[in-house]
Amino acid sequence: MLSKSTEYAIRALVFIQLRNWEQKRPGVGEVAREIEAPEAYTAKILQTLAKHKLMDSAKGRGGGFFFGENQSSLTLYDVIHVMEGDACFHKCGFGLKSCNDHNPCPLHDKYVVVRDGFFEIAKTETISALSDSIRRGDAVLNRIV
Amino acid sequence: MLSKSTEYAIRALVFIQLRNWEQKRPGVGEVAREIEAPEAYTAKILQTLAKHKLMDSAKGRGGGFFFGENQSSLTLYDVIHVMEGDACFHKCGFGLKSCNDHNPCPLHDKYVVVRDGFFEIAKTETISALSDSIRRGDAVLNRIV
DNA sequence: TTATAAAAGGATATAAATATCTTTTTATAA
DNA sequence: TTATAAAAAGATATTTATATCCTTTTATAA
Repeated sequence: MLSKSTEYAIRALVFIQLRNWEQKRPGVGEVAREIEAPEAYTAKILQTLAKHKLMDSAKGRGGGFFFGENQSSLTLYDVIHVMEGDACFHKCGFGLKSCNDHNPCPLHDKYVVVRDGFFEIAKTETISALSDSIRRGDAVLNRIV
Repeated sequence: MLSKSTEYAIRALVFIQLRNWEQKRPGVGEVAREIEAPEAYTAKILQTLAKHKLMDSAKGRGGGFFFGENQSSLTLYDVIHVMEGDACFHKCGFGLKSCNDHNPCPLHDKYVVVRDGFFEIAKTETISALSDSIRRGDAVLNRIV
């Protein structure tokens, strides 16, 4: 499973994208409220994402978070990689040692299929594609209470 | 990803099974050494597994850990469930809310395939099947240094 | 220019996961 | 029946992830 921080990051980026499409640059408070995460913690996560150039930020009045031109095809892989590294894409899923194609753990062959499937999703899906399916109403970002 | 504790648990159980087949009941020290985990921590994990009846233990001289008659078809799912619950089998993989077949997050359909694949492995694979493939030499438990 | 709004940065706090240590209970062999 | 070997139990420590708070920097509008 992805860490809570990574999940916040993904949800935050999707929300920022949605707002950007409405010509808005949301601030920390607005993002935190929308993704249902603590504000100060959200600030830290957004700071990390901006520092790694996954999206951009503007300080001062009228500032906020937004995507620049070259940040439009950000993949889930990029986000996961920045937030928690990529162990989930190469680690043995059951903690069994010596696990690779040449020297497989007893579950290797089956698990690799699952792990590669996850990798494929992460590499293929982009923040903007997710955002678009939400914008179109095909899916939702938040809990429907 | 599974927690470190869960990984230790799986490796420990496989090792115990292998030793049991040699008519031995390994103790904490032997298990810890084999799975390359801290001894005191290994003790706690084995205690948890025994308390939940995933395997059996004998105190006193000549004691150790072993599988009883009704514990032979222990699945990975059972181990994961006891060690960390089963969130990994039902949670949305990307932290997007409102995620189920009726009210899917944008990734739901793709991710469900991956998650169900993992569930299938966990429900199907047993400690004794893993152990057997190691016994036969088809796979290894430990790092080949 | 100054007041204000906003993110960045740094320091600290809390909770959860991982790890260790000591004492107690239990079983067996001598 | 006693000494010993072993797991169980309980208390504590350390580390990592999650979360909060305060100060600094930066940009803009008045």
